[in-house]
Order: sequence, then structure tokens, then C-alpha cells
Amino acid sequence: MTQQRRVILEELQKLDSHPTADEVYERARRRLPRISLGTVYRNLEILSECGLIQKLELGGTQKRFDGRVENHCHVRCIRCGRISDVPMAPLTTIENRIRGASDYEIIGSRLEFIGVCPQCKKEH
Amino acid sequence: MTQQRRVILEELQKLDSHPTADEVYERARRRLPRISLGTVYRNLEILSECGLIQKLELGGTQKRFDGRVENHCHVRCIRCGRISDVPMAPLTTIENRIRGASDYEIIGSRLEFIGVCPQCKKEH
DNA sequence: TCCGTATTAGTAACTATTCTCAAAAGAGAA
DNA sequence: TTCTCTTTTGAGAATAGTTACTAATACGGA
Repeated sequence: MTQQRRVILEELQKLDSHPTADEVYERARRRLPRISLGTVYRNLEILSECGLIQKLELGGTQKRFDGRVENHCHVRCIRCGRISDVPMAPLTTIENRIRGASDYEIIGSRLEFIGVCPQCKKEH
Repeated sequence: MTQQRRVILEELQKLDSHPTADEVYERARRRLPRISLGTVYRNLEILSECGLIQKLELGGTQKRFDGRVENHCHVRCIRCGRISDVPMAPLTTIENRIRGASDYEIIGSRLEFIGVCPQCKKEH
């Protein structure tokens, strides 16, 4: 656990937004000005393999990262790209329903909602 | 509706896999050897805007395209990346449940399952 | 403290996609 | 059909996000 890795983890856990690697880099740089973007990517990868953070491959071109690891789903604003958590029970029911209908061995699921966030709704 | 656009659409409708732009390019090239990759990307974009095909932004680094436009969901094999359709009723129930729980204006949702496809299961 | 391994910063390389632009192909009117 | 105007094309350059490489540095156990 290096200084860099710890700072990246801490910054991510501090936020309840779902930052991109770039945004994590910006924040880490305030505390460690010489940290490199490569280090941020590498550590985000390692931390998500360890299960300390979550890597989100949702819509849009960039991956996002989440300091919360419990199973939960997300809403993405179609206008500004902001991502928020959705307070909702897990999807075990749906997953079970699928198990009969598909010949795949189902491991998990990913549910993402698309909508307009309160702020963008106001600005319209 | 140019020759190129028609060929791209036809090739996509012929398949029940969910090809990447590259795979569509390969197939289109068999019929129009001088077609360019840029043309394929451009037309896939246009066709999906017209609602003649569907653009899938699922997990993984590449976008995929689907000749079927009815609302349905997908399973992705975690080993080989193959994507299959899931025969399942639409998710209006879940979407409605979310509408109360979030302050976003919900427009739609995207549900993807992750699993192991029959072939990879066998090879294991 | 010393030593072997892991990690870093910096940069180059890569991949998927989009953009640019001159040339070619449609499509509508005469 | 031929003329014009607009759209689309092919080829390649440009971009964005991410990953790989490498010499130098930091870590952590004996």
C-alpha cells in the first residue's frame, strides 16, 4: 500500500459522485503533485480487483469509479452525464427469472437507468 | 439510401450476433471491397438515429450493433465476450418502481446480464 | 541497514472512434 | 438524358481514453 494508492482510495471514498479516472487524477494531484495519470489508472484497476472500489462500465466513453462496493444501481443524466446512486433493493428476483430463460450461466447483472437530473430539468 | 448504407443494414439484419463496427466492416467488405471503415461507422450511427438498428453501449471497450430494434436485453459472456439476446418481458415494472425513488426524470433503462455462455462452460 | 521485489513518473504506443476534405455518387428539375 | 445541387464516399489524419514500457525510486522483510 503505497502513498499514491492510499490517496487514490481515500479521495474516491470521500466522494459520492462517480468520478472518471481523470477526475480522480485531478484530486490526487492536489495532495501528490507529482503523481502520474498512469499510476492512477493502474491503482484504480488494482483496487477494483481487490474489491476495495468498483469499476463502472456504463454508457458513455469513459469508465467511472465508485468508492461504494455494495451492490446498487445508477442513473445517468442524458444531458450532463452526471451519475447518481439509486436507492433500490438488489435485483436477485430478475436474475432468478432469467436463469430459466437463458442457457448462459448467469453470474450477475447490471442495470442502469437513463434520465434527466434535477439540475438539467430546471435549466431546460 | 446508398449502396453502402443498404449493404450495411442488410448484413446487420442477417446476423443474430451483435457485431462490433469492425465485424460489420469485414462483412460489408466482402460485397463492397472498396468500402471504408469510416463509412461503416458513419452509417451505423445514421441507421441507429433513424431507428432502423440499435446501438448497444454495453460493457467492454467496443460498441456493438443490433439489427433487431424491439426492446430486449442481453447477456454477455465474461470469458469470450459473446453477446446473446435474452427472451424476457420489458422492464416497465422496474422503471416505474424507480420513478418514486429517484429525483431524476427517468427516460429508460438498460439491463445487461453477465454470465458464461454454453460453449465456454463446456470448454472449462 | 541491506537487498530483492514492487511501484512509480514520464512517455510512447495502442485502440476505438470521429473528423476532414477533395472526389464521386445520388436525386430532382428541365 | 443532362445539368445542377446536395449528400456521401474513401483515405487518411486527428482525437480521446487507456495501456504498456522502462529506468529510477520506494517499500518491506531479514
